[in-house]
Amino acid sequence: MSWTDDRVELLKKMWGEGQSASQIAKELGGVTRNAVIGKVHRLGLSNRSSGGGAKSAEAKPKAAPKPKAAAKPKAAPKPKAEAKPEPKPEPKTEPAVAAKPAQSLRKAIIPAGQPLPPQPSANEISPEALAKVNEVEKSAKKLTLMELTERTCKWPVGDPATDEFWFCGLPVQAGKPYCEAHVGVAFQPMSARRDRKR
DNA sequence: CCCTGATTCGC
DNA sequence: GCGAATCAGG
Repeated sequence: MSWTDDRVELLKKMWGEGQSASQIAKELGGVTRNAVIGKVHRLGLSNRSSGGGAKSAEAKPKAAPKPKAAAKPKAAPKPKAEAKPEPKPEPKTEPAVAAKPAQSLRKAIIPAGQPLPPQPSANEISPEALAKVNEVEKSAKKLTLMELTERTCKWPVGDPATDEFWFCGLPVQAGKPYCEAHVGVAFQPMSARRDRKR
């Protein structure tokens, strides 16, 4: 496949929309995400931020050459001095209430005797995020506590005192404890991103 | 492990 | 110009 004008256009469009390279590649077909990224760079639109301000120039010493043609010794000096005494704290707790529908959210249920925490005025989770969560819960893997791994979403669903309780279990993304959808409601950015900078 | 983009360099 | 291999990071 070659980069026809057509395909380049689509590439630009999708990249501009913030689509990931892999998704673009998938859409285009016949190319890998590497090809897409390579093209993006060649087109000079690697950086999605506009050139308004000076970008924090990163020092790229990259002193390590890559002699692949010559040889591939792969010395791999791995000290591996890592003994991580991880107490493994249990997953965060609080978020369960956030998963409720927006309506319930509005007037959060206050357990008797529990003082109402300072009502955060900005306590609105984007409806989109909530919808996302609802969808996700339908396809959740419904894992039990023991089935949770390092890369399964640890978002609790349901009441632990019931048999209607499970963990989301969907694949997490980046080191986070939750899947994409649940990350969205777990912690609020602080203000919904309303502006589409472009 | 999954994913992301960034860079290099033989072709 | 192209993109696989690799790097670097979440």
